[in-house]
Amino acid sequence: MNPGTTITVPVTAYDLSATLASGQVFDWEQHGSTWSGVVQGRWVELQVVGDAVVARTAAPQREWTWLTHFLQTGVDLSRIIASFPAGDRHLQEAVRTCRGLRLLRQDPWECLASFILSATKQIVQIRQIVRRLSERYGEPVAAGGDGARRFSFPSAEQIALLTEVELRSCKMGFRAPYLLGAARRVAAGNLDLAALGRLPLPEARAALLQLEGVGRKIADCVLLFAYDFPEAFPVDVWVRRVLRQYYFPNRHVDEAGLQRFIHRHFGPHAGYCQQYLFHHIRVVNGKVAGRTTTHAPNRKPR
DNA sequence: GACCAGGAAACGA
DNA sequence: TCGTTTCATGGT
Repeated sequence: MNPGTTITVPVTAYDLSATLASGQVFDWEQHGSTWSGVVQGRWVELQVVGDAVVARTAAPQREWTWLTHFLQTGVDLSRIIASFPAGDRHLQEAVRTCRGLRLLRQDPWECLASFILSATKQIVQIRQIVRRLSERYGEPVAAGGDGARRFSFPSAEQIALLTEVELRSCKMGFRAPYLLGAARRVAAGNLDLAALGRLPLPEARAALLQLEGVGRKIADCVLLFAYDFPEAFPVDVWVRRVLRQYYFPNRHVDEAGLQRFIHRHFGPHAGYCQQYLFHHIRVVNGKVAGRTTTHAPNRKPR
């Protein structure tokens, strides 16, 4: 058996399960306390041991910045949480529930494509679509251990060569033409994803919004999960629901008012606040393993 | 079997 | 400008 190589990355307060199961990424597998997935074409298995993340790859590695960048292990989480609005008891409750939850830094294309596929889909279904797409049209990746075959997420160039029918065979439905259109624009060089990171937030967002099938929510997911835009704040149905419930009980707020509140209230790391709120709701509703084990039905919180 | 999902676009008033 | 409908699919 090829032992590959391992590295131990010192980091405090890193909850791999919360992070990898919080709806940022969709193709990670848990077996016991370890998680495995593909980062930049490399299979990797992760485990938290004490105050460190231990990583094992199938192939020897010359350097590991591809992984530390993805995991954002250099980020001082306590400093970020200290920037959260102190008097916000809802957010503080979420911080207690989800301690160690982190934001990852994903590949922009994989992130954009994944969230184009996420529209009105449950996270379990997004996982299935992403998995099918990778298995059929991605590149096989040497994986360690369990003998399971893994595949990289297909590049924009790979997807741009496919047909809408082929994409629909991955069960993505009406999202197929959106994904195909985005892939073709990126592959043709009409949208430079690497350059977006050098723009101010509003301009980067505007560039993403030009894509068919990409609205404010999906654009903000990409800006937050794939770039250094910590104030991006994706508002999905669940987050909108709790924002109204927590901060505007029995009071009408339109979308613009909600956005103004978000910008004013949550501060420089609003995106982190959002991820804590989002994951907290999912834990409370039994969507994902957390400190409490509930089996709440699939209905909205009161 | 109804309801809904990490939405967005097209449509109608 | 704002509410409503449509889109495809499957988990619960």
